[in-house]
Amino acid sequence: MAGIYDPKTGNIMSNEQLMEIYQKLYKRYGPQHWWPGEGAFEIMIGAILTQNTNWGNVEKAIANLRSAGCMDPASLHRMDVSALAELIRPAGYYNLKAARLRNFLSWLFDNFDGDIERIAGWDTSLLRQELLGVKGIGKETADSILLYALDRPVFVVDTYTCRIMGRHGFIEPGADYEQVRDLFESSLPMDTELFNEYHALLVCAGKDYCKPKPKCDDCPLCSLPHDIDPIAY
DNA sequence: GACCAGGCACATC
DNA sequence: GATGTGCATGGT
Repeated sequence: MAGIYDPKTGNIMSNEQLMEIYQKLYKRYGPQHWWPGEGAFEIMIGAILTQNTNWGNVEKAIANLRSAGCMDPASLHRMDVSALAELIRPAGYYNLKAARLRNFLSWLFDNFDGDIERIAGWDTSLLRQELLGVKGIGKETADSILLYALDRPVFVVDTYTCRIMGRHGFIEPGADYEQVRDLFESSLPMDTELFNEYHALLVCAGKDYCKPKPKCDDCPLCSLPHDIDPIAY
């Protein structure tokens, strides 16, 4: 699939439109400076903690980990899972996420001896497959780690991406994760910085105007097709 | 009090 | 393959 699906005609729209959307969002919201937080390892941890959770809650959990002096691979790896769960409690689903962090850390130590510098030599698609093999790391989390922690040109698709693109009719109803990712990756230059900013802008725009219960006043993209049933997204 | 937030795995049909 | 459910805190 290359280009943008037009539900009115069933045709694929021009790739340039995807850059136009980016430019409109950038003009409205400006640079987002993602990922919030410091360092590749912290970004990886944040990517797991932020699953289906408000970022503000994740920040509290990260602050707890920092205060406890364990925001590093070795410390987290040897920490008791129940102690870890207690520290990340503010992020929600804390038992689940503690187990997921453990799984990730086991992977990190099994493959790289806990040294994230050693990841650099791995091919991106192989790395993605390996990350997806870790229980608790799905597509969005894997891609967030690849893009924001490891600077790989992978487009991150999330709820906001699907909601915004869906409501404006740029993706087919029911389009799955890989279809949406492929749309962006095949239509845009494989540019890490662009992918970084684009995804962050979609999240920003989603929070701003594209709520689950639609209220599209002052929507920055309203000059674009906008006649899709928003409830479906 | 209801709704929402930068998912994922698993059960069931 | 599609759909439903559990997981949980904290802000609006």
